[in-house]
Amino acid sequence: MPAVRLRRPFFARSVHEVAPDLIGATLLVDGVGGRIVEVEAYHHTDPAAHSYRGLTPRNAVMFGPPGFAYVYRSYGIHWCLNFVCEIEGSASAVLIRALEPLEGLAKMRRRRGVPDVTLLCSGPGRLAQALAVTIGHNGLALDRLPFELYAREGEPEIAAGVRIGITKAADLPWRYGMKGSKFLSKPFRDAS
DNA sequence: TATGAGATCAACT
DNA sequence: GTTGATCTCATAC
Repeated sequence: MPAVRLRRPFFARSVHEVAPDLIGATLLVDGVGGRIVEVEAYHHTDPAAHSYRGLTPRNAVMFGPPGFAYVYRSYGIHWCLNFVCEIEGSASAVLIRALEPLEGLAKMRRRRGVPDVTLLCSGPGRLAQALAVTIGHNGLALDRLPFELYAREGEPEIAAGVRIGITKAADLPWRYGMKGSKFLSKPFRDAS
């Protein structure tokens, strides 16, 4: 288990620095989680971001200070987990899309109802279900329980590509992933 | 392998 | 009334 805990200054940087730096970091919620292998960056100047059109009750946390969790309901069904970045008011966040399950495998399997370890957390909705993330986590600080975030050890090979499941600004290469990981929601096409 | 429907909520037109 | 930062299951090729 990595020892260096990520604190709020880690998130007080550009989303485009924080997002790739999160690849390989360890995320636990109530002791359940694993290594982050895929994220996407969203900034309020980005038409695909929820904050693009201004503050609403749903996205209010995005307009607050960095280092907090923004959770929203997707397609009426799923929960999706984001980390707020930069400075208060910048309304930028990183969507956590996939992780490699390491801790609490039994709990994750029970919550997800599937035995296949590569299907536990490979996608934002699946990840939230496996970690039992709900609207109740919206606005919670990332450096306090139930969240635990630990810095990666070493430098993983990072792949970049276009984001998934969006129609606006779909060509921006703001998806980051761990090269070659089996736990990505979708493989990266472009090498480098 | 690939498309299609259904689930079901918040924000937008 | 429609759309979307999704996933699952069903049916077709």
